[in-house]
Amino acid sequence: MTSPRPVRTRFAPSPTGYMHIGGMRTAFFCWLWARHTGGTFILRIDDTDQQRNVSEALQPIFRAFQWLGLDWDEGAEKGGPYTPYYQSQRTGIYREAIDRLLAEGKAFKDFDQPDVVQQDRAEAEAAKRNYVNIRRSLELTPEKIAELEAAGTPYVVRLLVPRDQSVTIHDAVRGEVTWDCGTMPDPVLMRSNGTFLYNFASVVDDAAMEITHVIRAEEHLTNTCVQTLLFRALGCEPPVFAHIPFITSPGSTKKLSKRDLDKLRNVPALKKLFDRADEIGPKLGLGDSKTLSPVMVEYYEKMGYLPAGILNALARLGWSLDDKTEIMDLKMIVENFTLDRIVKSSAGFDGDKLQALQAHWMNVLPISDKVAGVKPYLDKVGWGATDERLAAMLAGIGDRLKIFSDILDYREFFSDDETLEFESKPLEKLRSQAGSREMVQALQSLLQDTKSWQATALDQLVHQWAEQQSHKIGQVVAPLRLGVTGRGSGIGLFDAMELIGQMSCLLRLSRLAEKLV
RNA sequence: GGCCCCAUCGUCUAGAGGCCUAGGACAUUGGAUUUUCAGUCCAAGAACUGGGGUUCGAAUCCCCAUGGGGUCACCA
Repeated sequence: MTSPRPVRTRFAPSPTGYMHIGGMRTAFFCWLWARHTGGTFILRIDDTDQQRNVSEALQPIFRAFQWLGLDWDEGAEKGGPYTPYYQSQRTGIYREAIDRLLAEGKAFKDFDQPDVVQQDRAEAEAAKRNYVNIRRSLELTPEKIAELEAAGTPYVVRLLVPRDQSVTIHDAVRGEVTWDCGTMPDPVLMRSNGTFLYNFASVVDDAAMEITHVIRAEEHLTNTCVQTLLFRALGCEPPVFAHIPFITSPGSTKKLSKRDLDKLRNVPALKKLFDRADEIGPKLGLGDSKTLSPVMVEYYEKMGYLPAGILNALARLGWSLDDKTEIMDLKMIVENFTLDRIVKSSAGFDGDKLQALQAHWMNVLPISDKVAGVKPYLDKVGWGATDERLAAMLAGIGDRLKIFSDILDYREFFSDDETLEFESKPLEKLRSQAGSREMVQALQSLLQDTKSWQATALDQLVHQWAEQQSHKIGQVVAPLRLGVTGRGSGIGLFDAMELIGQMSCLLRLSRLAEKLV
């Protein structure tokens, strides 16, 4: 059931002040389908009912698209042949459509006030009967209607649901879905204050903008019946619908929601992401996991993820290429993305898998890009280094750097020798071992005399010395590492020493020796 | 509750009647390698919700049950 028209997809967010990761996945699928088919991707803003500052609430949304590199061909901030792309600016178009439906008898003015409707509904419920509108206003004579209107009686406009019909759609992911219209209330199209409802505005816009494929989350599946009726009433062919599965919290089938942060943070597959935000968020002036949580796209940008990693993970949530391929760059995803390979069941958002994909893309990133990526984090905490030094550092860090902000774990390369702290655990361990002070001092004098301060030479020097003294290398390395880096683990020790430099290493070792009295 | 959707390892998924003693990835566990960590390599454990059909043959088709989810607004 593909349309012969060139593909046009749209994503229509409301100005909520942040971009939800699940919404981003929906947007991504819309974008992918447009790009795969050489079609057009449209960003429309559903701000029909907005009190707040729309422009401000939109910024994080635009930003998320920009960061991920998902561009739109028409829409907000960009314009296009179907302008305006803000629903709040399209009321004239909706008004016109309403008038047409009214004139053609496909919609009606309902003068039943909310309390009456509510009572009808309650009665139906009490009688265990399905509620449908009683349509009293349909019985009104034109004179009576004119009278009511002249008196300023409020009314809503409802679609006159053809109760003898049924609606069948061929959903691109779910297949055939059918509804019986006989049990369906007449949906409100226009409120008594003259504003329009989402279901209506959305259909009018999709029709006007010649959208060919509506790709959206499964929660809208039920809306599709009304919307299809609306397309028909408007005399338009409905687009192809594709209802994609929810993104859920892993292990549950509940929608991933910003409201359940407290529950989410205890989900094992998500815990690390939350913890990381709590750990480094404050250092970077980003707040903590309450304000910057993994359900927001912003989290990933601020924490230093790569668009390639996020996009790869998003693509695998409810879609797969085949039985083996996991690692895919954007080009490959675009080339292979089809609607028929979208999965029907909900997809749990697994932070571990995301992390693994991210680690892969970080690992294949050229050093120069890593240098650039890491710099903003260093700037924020006031740590500095030349590009050259950073490059050497990052080469040494290698695949330990999973996200850019991980650079903050390597304070040994930025810290003053005088203030470098020694981790208490390895320090205590060393204290408990006899002769560790002597060992540190011996190492200090060994390192004092060497002229070639370079990783391979140091490696050789220390190994030879250890052998001479019949120490096991591990016994030597542990205190040395603690002395120069202040930590019990880290990058290759001799690489670290080269980076830190002879003077600093010696100074740090003597500070450690003092602590081992 | 009505209507609608969904149902394979802990998680993401492959699977469109025989290639399935169900494949891959993440995670987990064990081993190897390494000065630590990370990584890499090897290995292990781990699933078709249940019951009826249809068929020579069913994870795959049909029905029922069960479970989960969505939706029933003058929200989007």
